[in-house]
Amino acid sequence: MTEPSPGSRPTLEAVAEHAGVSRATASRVVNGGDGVRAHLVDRVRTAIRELGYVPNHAARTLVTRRTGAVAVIIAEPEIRIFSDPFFSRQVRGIAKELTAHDTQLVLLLVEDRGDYDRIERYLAGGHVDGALAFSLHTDDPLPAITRRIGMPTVFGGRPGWTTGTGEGEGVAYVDADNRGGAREAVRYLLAQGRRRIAHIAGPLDQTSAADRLSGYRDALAAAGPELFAEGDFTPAGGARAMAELLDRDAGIDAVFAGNDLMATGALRVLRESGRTVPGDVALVGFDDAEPVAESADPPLTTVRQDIEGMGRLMARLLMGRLNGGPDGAPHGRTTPDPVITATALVRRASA
Amino acid sequence: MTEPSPGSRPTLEAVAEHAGVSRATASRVVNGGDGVRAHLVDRVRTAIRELGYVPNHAARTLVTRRTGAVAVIIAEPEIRIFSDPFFSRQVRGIAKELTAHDTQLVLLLVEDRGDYDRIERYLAGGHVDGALAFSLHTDDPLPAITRRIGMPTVFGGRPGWTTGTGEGEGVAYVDADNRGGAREAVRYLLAQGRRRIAHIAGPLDQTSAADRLSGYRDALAAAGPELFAEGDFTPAGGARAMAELLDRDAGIDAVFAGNDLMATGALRVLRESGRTVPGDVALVGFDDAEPVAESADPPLTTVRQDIEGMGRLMARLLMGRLNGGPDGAPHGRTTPDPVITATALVRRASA
DNA sequence: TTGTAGGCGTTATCAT
DNA sequence: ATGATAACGCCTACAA
Repeated sequence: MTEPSPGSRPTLEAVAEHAGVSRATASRVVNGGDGVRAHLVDRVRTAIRELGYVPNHAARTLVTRRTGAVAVIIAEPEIRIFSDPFFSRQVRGIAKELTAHDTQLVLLLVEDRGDYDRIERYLAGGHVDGALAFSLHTDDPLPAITRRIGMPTVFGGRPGWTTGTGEGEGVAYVDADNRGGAREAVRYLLAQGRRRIAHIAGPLDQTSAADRLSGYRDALAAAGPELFAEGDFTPAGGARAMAELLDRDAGIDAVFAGNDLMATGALRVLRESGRTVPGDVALVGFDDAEPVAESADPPLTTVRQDIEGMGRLMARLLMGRLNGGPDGAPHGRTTPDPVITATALVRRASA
Repeated sequence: MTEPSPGSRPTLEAVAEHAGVSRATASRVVNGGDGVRAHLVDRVRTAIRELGYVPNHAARTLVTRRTGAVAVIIAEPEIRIFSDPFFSRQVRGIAKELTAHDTQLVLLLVEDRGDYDRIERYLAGGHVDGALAFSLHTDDPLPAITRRIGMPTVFGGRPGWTTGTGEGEGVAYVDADNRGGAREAVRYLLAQGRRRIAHIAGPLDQTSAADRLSGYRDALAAAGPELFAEGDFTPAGGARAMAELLDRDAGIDAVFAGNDLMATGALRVLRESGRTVPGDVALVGFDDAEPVAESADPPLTTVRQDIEGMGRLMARLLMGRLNGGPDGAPHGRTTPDPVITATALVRRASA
């Protein structure tokens, strides 16, 4: 049980000495061993094993200027992170892809506005090579920050700047086809013969919510007047919005909810009001959230988006910028490349 | 819009020159400014601001041997991380506490057995000052790893070693009073006059599941023969276990489920079998999981544990070892301090 | 193919 | 109170 003398781990110097070579040769072996005679490679490898050598990260970063780590920034002060599977799914996708690239994930949670200072310092401090951020709200300061300090960043979801300012230059992001998916959902309801279709929107300061509302409007344009209430992506918010809508028009025969969580809230209110689903009112959600949609009663017809896939894509895009990238330009000053992923309507029992 | 020359950020050297002082003085100011004349402090501060200086993390770590970061290791290969709010809650608690200590959180997800190598390298590479790990299974290699490389670590949930080996020396962990909570739940059911009480256990290779089973047995000891089936902490697993139990004994009049998610699965099966809850069968869960327990139909009576609080506690314990700790002993070779947090029965409608 | 030596940006020790 | 200067552990020209 030879514990490596606690506190001070062996250095490359020690390995070199142990193997009877120079630091340079030892270093070469550690980094792949190209151009070193097999003979010596073996000796060094053995030394590494015997000493339990592990390269010191800080020292390596100091000279290579690469940390091998990426920040994942979740800008969601609300309780949503707990209850909405969306986040864990996306993080999971990101984690998988990063691991495949031997890159570490540093999680940065934004609680309140003041945290942005801390985050800017962190990002600028060279802790990470790049950043991944999602769940941004309108006028979120993050895009400006990453741009100012020249940190390669990929956003999850279309960032929502106040339109007009030319800020959106060359911003990379991955988003689902929120508008198209919403359109499909509403068209489906229309095709079923529904005529009084209401929409429960998410918080409209998030582009995903705004885009789904746009899709709803697209599809409804010809077919009738719009009718929607704003929720907050939670079941409780969905319930509130549903009650409000029923209040405004008792003749609603279909509802398109901005996400599955709000749909479950709507479901409860609908049932409590004595209406059947989908008999009296058809209901379509959005997300195809993991246990939620399938285990709802009745199971939700919903617009599926491949959340984990989006996470993976975000990571892949970022890795591309960091490594191969068109050039090593620190700004990632390359062509803007939003990537929009397809959605698909999943038919279950609620519509 | 003077972008700081992209790629190369200003160094302490630049700040010193700009302020007309030495690097040493500049450094002192950066680190609080004790023992530097106010006069110079100002000059340096101004230089820092004007240049947009941010200390280089790698360089600092190299000399201080402190990273200001902590690893959070989630050893859960299954899909659970998605659907079980448990994880996000605990991470949230941890994140809050770490932020308060100006410490970063590095998330390490364990997907399969092979990942442990990667994690050991990461931990040994000096990326982090300490580690937080939870959701360990029996014979998880993690405790051995962190001990071997001398990494201060706090576990979430009692680590489950094969009993007998003297491994559990001085291990710090935070856990809910699983056994006591389970005991209370079952006693409550007995007090309600229930006589045929079944238990749906979690995966018994996790100590939380095993401890809850023990609590069930404690309470039941005198009152009747035990009857339990093993689930997997998911709704589907709960449903399967419930069906199996009903199959074995149709006269069950109460069920204590190892967590709320399994309770919802049991609820479905119970309803499908024509039984009412709590009329025919009383049901108690565990966790008081955020939307799950309250929004179940009927809302679940359950054993509450303060998950976020446990997360905060874990982080606080670790910070204690890293900073003030009895001494700076790299091993944290101090008294073992498991901390067991209380649980509380929350009465709702299901029992 | 291998070794020598310089430097990455900080902190910390020692004079001054 | 301030300023040289030596580490910290590693990579990488460059020289041999």
